Amino acid sequence: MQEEAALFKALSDPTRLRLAVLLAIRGETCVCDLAAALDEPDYKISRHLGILRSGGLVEARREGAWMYYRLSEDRTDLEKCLHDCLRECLTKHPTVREDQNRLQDARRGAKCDER
Amino acid sequence: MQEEAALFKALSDPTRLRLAVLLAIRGETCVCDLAAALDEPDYKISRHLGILRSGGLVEARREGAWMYYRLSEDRTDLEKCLHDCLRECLTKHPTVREDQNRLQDARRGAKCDER
DNA sequence: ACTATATCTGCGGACTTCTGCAGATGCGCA
DNA sequence: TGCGCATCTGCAGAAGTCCGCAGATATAGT
Repeated sequence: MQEEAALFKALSDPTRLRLAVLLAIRGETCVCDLAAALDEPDYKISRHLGILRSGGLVEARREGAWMYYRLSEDRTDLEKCLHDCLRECLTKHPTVREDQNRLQDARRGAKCDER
Repeated sequence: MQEEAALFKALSDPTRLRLAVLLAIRGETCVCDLAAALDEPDYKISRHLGILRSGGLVEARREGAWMYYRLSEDRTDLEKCLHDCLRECLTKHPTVREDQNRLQDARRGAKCDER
């Protein structure tokens, strides 16, 4: 049960919840874009992504200087259920909308390619 | 977003998660039964129920010396989604099954009435 | 090799969480 | 009023969390 609780704990911080929802909406995204979206310092974003990662919720891929994070495939019913929570219940949250807008603006004239 | 994260935080402790699942399965249950189910001291159960309660996840009703706790009605999509997680993903967890068995045994010859 | 950008990490401090114990409170009954 | 049972709560210690800062590491380009 420890493991199941750990999943909830991973999502129990506002910063991590925002990150997880953004990744659920947008798919693979790099740290600098996420930092711009949340308007938080990059070391903070990096730290929280690390926590999500060690909890098995996200995976990372390096591409040059950039690290792209994405939600990992759900391997249990609970993970699937939680992903649904992110996608279906939280995407319309005002904070998430603001995060998306900031990200949108940041992406104009950004250096990290595509998506 | 703070509030949404708080819901996850409420469920981020193994003891609280077990309690929440049991309440999701059985409905209203008194503290002594829950303590027997989890095989934990009553003050610990009481404390965690208090935390779930102040997070709005459960409600309580006093009946004589006993306090009956139940999951509260879901008032947001997220709460509904999380309740589904409890009911659909966690009820078959081995730990929960053990909790249910212990509760079953404890209920034979119990003083707190019904259910 | 040197620089610039992107990302990560060690440290210290403030704060919160969880736990066990002991005692308080609430309720029903004699 | 006094007893017994169910439940709650104050306290203190151990452990964990979150943060900002400063510096480390990784990569690409010159």
